[in-house]
Parts: sequence; C-alpha cells; structure tokens
Amino acid sequence: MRHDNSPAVQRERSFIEQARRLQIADAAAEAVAELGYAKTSLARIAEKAGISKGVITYHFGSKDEILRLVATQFFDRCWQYMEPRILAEETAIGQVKVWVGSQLEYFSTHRVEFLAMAEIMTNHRGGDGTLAYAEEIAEEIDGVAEILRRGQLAGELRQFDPRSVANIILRSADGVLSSWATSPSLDLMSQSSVLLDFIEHAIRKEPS
Amino acid sequence: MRHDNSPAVQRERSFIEQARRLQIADAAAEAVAELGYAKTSLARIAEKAGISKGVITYHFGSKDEILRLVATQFFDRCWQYMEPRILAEETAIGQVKVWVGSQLEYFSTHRVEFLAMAEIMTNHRGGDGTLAYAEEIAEEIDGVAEILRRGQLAGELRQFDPRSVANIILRSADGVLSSWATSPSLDLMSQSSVLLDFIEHAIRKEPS
Amino acid sequence: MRHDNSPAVQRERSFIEQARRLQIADAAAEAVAELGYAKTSLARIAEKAGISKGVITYHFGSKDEILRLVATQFFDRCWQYMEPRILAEETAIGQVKVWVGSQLEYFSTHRVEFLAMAEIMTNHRGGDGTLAYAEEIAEEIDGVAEILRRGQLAGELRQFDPRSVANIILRSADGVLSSWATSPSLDLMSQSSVLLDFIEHAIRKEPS
Amino acid sequence: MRHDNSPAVQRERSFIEQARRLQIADAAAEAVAELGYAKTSLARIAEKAGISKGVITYHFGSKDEILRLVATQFFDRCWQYMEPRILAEETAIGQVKVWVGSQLEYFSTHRVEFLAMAEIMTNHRGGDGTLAYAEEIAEEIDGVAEILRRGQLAGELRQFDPRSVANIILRSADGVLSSWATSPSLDLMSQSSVLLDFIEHAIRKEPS
DNA sequence: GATGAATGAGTTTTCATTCAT
DNA sequence: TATGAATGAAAACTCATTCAT
Repeated sequence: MRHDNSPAVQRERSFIEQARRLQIADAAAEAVAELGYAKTSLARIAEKAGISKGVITYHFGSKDEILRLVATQFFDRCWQYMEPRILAEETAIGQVKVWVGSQLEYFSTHRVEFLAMAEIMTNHRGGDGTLAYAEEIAEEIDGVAEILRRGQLAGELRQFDPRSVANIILRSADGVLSSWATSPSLDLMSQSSVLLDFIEHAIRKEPS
Repeated sequence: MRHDNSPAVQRERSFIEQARRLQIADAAAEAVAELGYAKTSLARIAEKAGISKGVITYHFGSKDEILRLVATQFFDRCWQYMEPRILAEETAIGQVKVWVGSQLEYFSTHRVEFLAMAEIMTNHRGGDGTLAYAEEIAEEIDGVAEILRRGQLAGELRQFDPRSVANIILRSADGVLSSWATSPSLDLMSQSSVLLDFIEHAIRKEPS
Repeated sequence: MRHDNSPAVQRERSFIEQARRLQIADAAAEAVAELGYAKTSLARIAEKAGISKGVITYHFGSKDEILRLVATQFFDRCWQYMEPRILAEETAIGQVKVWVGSQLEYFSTHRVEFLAMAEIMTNHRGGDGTLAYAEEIAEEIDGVAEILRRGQLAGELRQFDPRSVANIILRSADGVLSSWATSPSLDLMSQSSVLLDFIEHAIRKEPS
Repeated sequence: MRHDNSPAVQRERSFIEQARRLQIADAAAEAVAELGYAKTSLARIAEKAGISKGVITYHFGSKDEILRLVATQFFDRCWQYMEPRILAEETAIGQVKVWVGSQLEYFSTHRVEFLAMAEIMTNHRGGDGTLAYAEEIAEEIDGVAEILRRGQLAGELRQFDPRSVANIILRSADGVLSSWATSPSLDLMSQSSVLLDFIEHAIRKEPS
C-alpha cells in the first residue's frame, strides 16, 4: 500500500503534460473497472477520454505504463488517507483496526478506482510472466505484521505468527471488498464493522 | 464450490473424445496458470498440448467452453474431497474448520489447477460483462453461513451476521492462498493451521 | 436446361451408393436454399442430412461435385418435365409459351431445389474464376432461339434477332421467379400468365 | 436504385479519409467482380488495393460496410445519371424505355462496378439470413409501376398488372445484362435496342 | 504537442479435406 | 462403407505500437 513514485521523474513533466496523464489515467481506470483487465484496450481508453489513440502512446510509451500509474496512484492516495489515522491510534488493536477500516473507508468513496486497481493487481504481469505488485503487497503485510508484533510484546494480543496473521487480516478485507465489487448496493461500512469485530476477536488476548 | 456437471451430456462422448478433452483441459489449466487469464490464447494451449489449434475447436467449439470445463471440473473434484470430511464433523466449529482446511489441503496437492481456476474465476465474464461464477461463490457462502447459523443456535458460536462472516472466512482463506500462489515454496499446510486458529478465535463463543 | 449426365459413370455406382448421393444432394439443396451459397458448408449439409462430415467427402471427393450434382440433377428433371409438353405444341408461339410456362410450373412444385439451383448457378465458379453453367444457359437460349427462328419463317412472329430475344424471354422469367424466391406466398402461376401474355405481345406479328 | 446516403455521416470524414475509403471501395468492387461474392476476402481486397489488411478494418469497421458502400454508391451514381433523362421524357413508353435504356447505358461504361453490384445484391444477406437490398429493388419496381399506371390511364398502354409487368421489364433487362456480364465483347447497346423494342411491343396499346 | 493513418502480429473461429480405423 | 479425428490454411477482426505531418 505504501509506495513512493520517484518524484524526480515527475518534476520534469510540464503542467499540461501532467494534466493529460491524469486525464488518461482516469479514463483508463474507468475502462478497466467496466470492462475488466483482459478486455481493456487503448481504443476503449481513448474513447472514454474523448481523445485519439495516438495521444495515449505519445504520453505513455506503453499500455503497461498507464495501468501501472492507475494502480500506484491509487496506492499513494489511499496511503495518504490512511497514514495519519493509523498514527493517531495508540494501541496495536486500534492501529490494525484503523488500518483496515480506513482503507475500506477510502475505497468506499473511490469505487471505480478501486475496481480498476483490483483488476490490475490480480492480472498485471511483468515480462517474466510473474505478477507485478508482489512487492507492494509484501510491504503492506510487513507494516501490519510490525504492529501485531508490538501488540504481542505489549500483552495486548495473543500469540501467533505475526506475518501469517497480517496476511490473513488484509485478505479477509478483500472478502468484504469482493462482495461489494459485485454488489455495489451493499453497505460497505456496515460490513466493515462486522469485519473489524471479527478481526478483534481473532487476535486479542482474552482476559483471563 | 458445489457444482453438478450434467452427466447426460458427458455420457454421449466417446472414450477417446473424453480423453482428448481432458488432455486439452489440462493443457489449458497449465497455460492459464503460467501466463494468466489475459494472455492465454488457443495457440498457447495448443502448443502446451502439443497439438494443432484446430483440434481444440474441433473438440470444444469455443474458448469459453474449455475454460468453463477447467474451472467446473476443479470445483467438482474439490467438493468431492471436501464433502465427506465436512459431514464427518459434528460441531459447527469443526465443520467450518474442516471446510476451509480440507479445501486448502486439496489445493495444496493441485497447485496448477488451483492457479488456473483462480485466474478464471476472477476474470471470466459472460456476454453482459459481469463476472461469471458469481453464483458458485454465493452457493459456497450459503453453505458456510448455514453451518454458522446452526453453531449460533447450539451456543457454540458468538453472535454475528452469518452471511457476512461466512464471506469473510472464505476470503481470508484466499489470503493464505494468494501468498502461496506467488510463493510456491511457502508451506501451505502450516499457514493453514494459523488460519484455522485465527478463524476459531474469531467466531467461537468465549467461555464466560 | 438440357444437360446429359454421362450415364457411364453412374452405372458403376451401387444402388446404396446412389441412394447416399441423392440423400446428400437433397440435404445440400436444402442447405443452399436456406443459407445461401456463400454460407453453405459441408458441416451444415452433414447436419441437415443427419450424417457425419466424413461421409460427404467419402462419396463426393469435393464440395464442388455435390453442388454440381444438385444443379444438374435439377436441370435434368426439369427438362424431362418440359420436353414432352413443348413437343406437343405446334405453333412457335405455343412452344415458346409452354417452354417458359412449364418451366415455371415445375419450379413452383420444387421450390427448395429451385432456390438452391439459382444460388449455385449465379455463384458457382470453375478453377479459372469464370462462372460455370455458362454452357448450359447458352444451350437453352439456342433451343428457344431455334423456335423463334422457325416462327419468323412461318410468318407467326415479327422480325427481331432470335438469339437476343430468346435471351430476353428466358431472363424475364427470372424476374417473376426472383419475386417468388423472396416472397413464397406470391402466386407464381398467376404471375406466370401475366408473363406469358407479356411475351406473346412482344413477339407475335400483329395482324395487319 | 434510388438511395440516399445520409450525407451527415460522410461530412465528418476528412478528405484523405474519404479518398482512402473510395480507393478501398474501388479495390473491393474489382475483387468482387473478378472473384465473385463468396470468394472475396479482405485479404484479396487489400492485395488489389496494394495496402495491408489492417488498413481496411481501420477505415471500415467491417467487411459488410465496404460491400454496402460499393453497392449503394453505384446505385446513387446510376440514379443520378438516369433521373434527369427520365424526367425529360413525356410519354409513359418514353419514360419506361429511357429508364431501362439509360440504366444500361450507365452500366455499359461502368462494367466492373456493375458486376460487383450484381454479385453483392444477389448474395449479401443481413443477420437474419434474408437478402439485403430487397427494399431497393422494391422501390425501383414501384417507380416503373407508377409510370405504367399513368400510361394505362392515358390510353398509351394496354391493360395488365402494373407491378407484375414492372418487375418483368426490369428483370428482362437483367437478361441482357447477364449475357453481357459473361461475354464482355458483346455490344450491350445494340442488345439494348432489341430489348427496348421488345418491351415496347409488349406493353403498348395496339392501334385498333 | 497532438493526431490520424498505417501496420503487422495476434486473436478466435470456420472450413474443406485427409486419414486411420 | 463409414466415421471420428485431425489438420492447416484461411477467414474476419482487434490491437499495441510507430510514424509522418
């Protein structure tokens, strides 16, 4: 979830260039969310953006680069939303719950981008055929695992393997999200509270 | 997960025809697992199977049909493995844990097919653009939710919305699985026991 | 219209072989009439005949040969119907009108075969890309032209180029036929009498 | 024969785009005239035009659209040639003869396009399997029938069913044309005068 | 900066034909 | 005699990318 876009590269772009890139990225997100990763083509993105196909490869060099931007941009913004909220918590349980809860909050107000990112993350592959974004996911797991570890030391949480459970926690959020992805009418926030309750019961040390 | 392939259709096929279909389906599973859904083409499947492209459409009629077979066949076999093990349990907690645990067990010995199925389920879309297999997923959630409901009535489990939690439980299994998908060296079975422990803590009624 | 199928070749075929060939030719006629020349494939013919694709090329050697049989068979049968009726007439006008009239009569009771033949005649081409059946058409024109010539000598018909007019007469029949081809409900026989009247007025010598 | 291409759509095309479309349409007409409808493929059209296959679908979207343009363009141009000549005539017989005669005149100077149009009209089918262009043919018949009707009221023409005879007249022209189609050396204009004479005798009221 | 045009490799699918059984 | 199986060429069409203007 945490991801640093190397700002050195970005600074070289003119203002108008940046605007175009964002416009194209937005159109791409829309297209991917609607059509799915496999059926999204430059032609459809251009159509959504109301521009010609040529513009896209003029600004981006490759289709890959656009989709990468869509995903990483979403990561960054989401993390900007989450980070201060997590830091404001003091207990480990609080931090974990806010990590998951604020993420879902952010997603709930950015449905299209979320759908696009999900499609891209589960499908985008590098030249060697392996999934991209494995690193980003690992980083996020590390972050949660670190919190869990501190919670165990502080006696807040029961004993378990922190990395495994961090992974499980983050993916159980995907469960709620994937229901929401297919049924937009579903109230994500109320599902979220069921989830947070579930997680709390799963990890806290029971009062003896 | 539970799915009945209408056997009437299958029975009309000759033995050799069936063998070819399975061979092609296997090659397709391999291709999807390796290349991902978006980049799997009939040409690559044919290449994997060591046959000409024409053979595939001779036996299958459409790419869709192959991928459908790959997925549903895997569902069926997995459910055949899971069902007796679930029925052998008596408590709700036992059934839920065996549901998840036996599923992971089956997956762990059928890695390629699992990867293929996962790709297909998250990407395959019907003519209207909506994800196929939504129904299969809903059925599985219903099955787990029913167990949870009975567990609550029996006083085994604490109060929560059974469907929401069923969804969360099944998706948290996906969490473990997706780590395994990217890192085959990971010991799925030991991760599984962490997960089952996690689930048990999350749903059982605490002794007062 | 007059066409001799070399009987030498046919006599070598067994009875059952002949029956198969006719069955296939009938199915082919049906398929061509329904789908049009361009979209008729061996697969569709086999389907109509309720046999496997292989049987067709076993009996026929090539798709071309089937379609050729469909057309020539129809020619022959139609000519068997027309010939005695034409010979029974004594005047040139009578013979011409019966030529056209009896042809339309035969067609009216063999709609499917007629449609197939029409498709095949206007589309079937030899290896050099030229239309096949040019010869058959020329023969028929010669036959009518010969009658017209005799009619002129006998003072029945006015002066005109017999071959040109023979051609025009035969094609004006196509006019009526093509309406009937697209609107099967149309009464071909009443259209036929309008046509015969039209032809008679066009060629007879007016009483001075 | 009369057909209005909605000019609104065309106006949006750039000059160069239009030129390309016409070039492709010309190549398509050539290909259809030479190979016949069934054997005309995008590959052959591209070959004739000296361009790559991709260019065609870039400019046209579908094979259908090209063939439609070839046919309708020819209709439009032919009608532009015929209309003023028909309106210049005063008698019904004159109008009918000019209708047919000017059509044949136009065709005689546009042989390739005529052949292509003929192939397309007799073979092109819509999604439902029925022939396209049935409407265009009906319109032309209506036009001639209307003239005949007026000729009957004016006492110029004898009694007959105007629509049936209009159909016969137009198709008898096809007779002459189809000879010409297969034998380009044939003098179409002299055949035309035989035909016009034939038609005049067939429909005029004989002086009593 | 921007774009329309062009390309050629790639997609799925259909098809006539061959062949072993 | 019959057929299911296999093939490879060809079909229409899509697409990411390049390039001249």
